[in-house]
Amino acid sequence: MDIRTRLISTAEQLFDRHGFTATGMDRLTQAAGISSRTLYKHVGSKNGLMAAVLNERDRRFHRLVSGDSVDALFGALETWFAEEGARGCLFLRAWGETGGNVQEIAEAMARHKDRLRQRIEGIVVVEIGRPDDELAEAILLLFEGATHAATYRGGAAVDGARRAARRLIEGARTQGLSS
Amino acid sequence: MDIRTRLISTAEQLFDRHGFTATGMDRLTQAAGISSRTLYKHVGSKNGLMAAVLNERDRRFHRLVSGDSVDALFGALETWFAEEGARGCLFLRAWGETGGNVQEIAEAMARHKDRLRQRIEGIVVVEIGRPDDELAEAILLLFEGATHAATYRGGAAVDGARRAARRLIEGARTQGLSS
DNA sequence: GCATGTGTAAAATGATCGTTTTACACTCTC
DNA sequence: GAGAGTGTAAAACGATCATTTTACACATGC
Repeated sequence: MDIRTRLISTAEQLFDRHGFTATGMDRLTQAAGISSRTLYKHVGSKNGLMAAVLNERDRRFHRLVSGDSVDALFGALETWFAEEGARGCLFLRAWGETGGNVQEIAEAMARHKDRLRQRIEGIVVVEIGRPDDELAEAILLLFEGATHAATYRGGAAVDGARRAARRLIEGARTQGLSS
Repeated sequence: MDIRTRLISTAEQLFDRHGFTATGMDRLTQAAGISSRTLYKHVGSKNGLMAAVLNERDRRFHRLVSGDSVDALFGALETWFAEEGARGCLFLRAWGETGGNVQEIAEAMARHKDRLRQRIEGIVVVEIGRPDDELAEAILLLFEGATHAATYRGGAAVDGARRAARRLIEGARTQGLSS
């Protein structure tokens, strides 16, 4: 496995499990099996590593969430949590731990959330045949809610979000027919 | 103002704005205008301070969220964000930064989320005249979603959550009439 | 009038932080 | 076979971390 890939994926695990600030560079280099000199050659700084982790996670996330239905969307979330556990949105956590003051991290967060919103807008069009901002916003909120509520409610959160999304879609469909 | 109250409220602001781990004890004592000796006499440790902040925030939160309707619930959230800004759930953030390994913090988080769930179950009974676990779960998810999505979508997140909750309640009401 | 309690200021504790440096080994390629 | 590139190990950097200690000031109540 490529050295940079290994570094970023072990860093992602440690950051996710123990927090960003709480994870020191010694722990990172030791877990990745590389020297600190190599780490800094590759990512420049700890903030650079954090941003690289987030951008890689964003790619991975959108590879997984590639279906065209709400069932696929929340199914992907369920799979994600089953494999990696649920500890809240890593982008928001990074943003919060850095007080929103680190540009590369704030940008990675904003980019990720923009793409998520676009993904959901696409799903809405497939589900009800037309764009619907209010419905897309609701599904985004349910997705965000499930992501965080799953940390203390487990799989029930994802189930509940999927069911609520289905009901809202059903409502939007019949509303579209009657008007 | 009482010295302990002042300490906890300034600590809450600093933790919320800059993150828990990133906020050092020197900064805390300086901002609160007390010596480090006094701080440790009052809260024992940094983890103790974090737990005290969370428990005080929980009290304040439930004082604000005391209405009996979804409009009151999301109205309270709107007020909260307008006054203090939206940076995600401080309980989940504390839990995440400590890797879930600090007992007093994990307990404060669990207690807060339990109370929130009970609050919402009560609102559901008032709104539709009977308990409804699925509806309560959905509103909890919308609330959690709005709390976090407000960090990057602002007030639109709270609006969207309130509207979606209203639609789900309307659906549950007519369902109750037809069955 | 002397403990007791509660506060301050400031230094010291030892550990850990992110980052850089020094010195050295291996493998390519021209 | 010299030089460039990429890696390691390990020490050093100065700063900052959470916490404790020392020394002192000002109340309170018995």
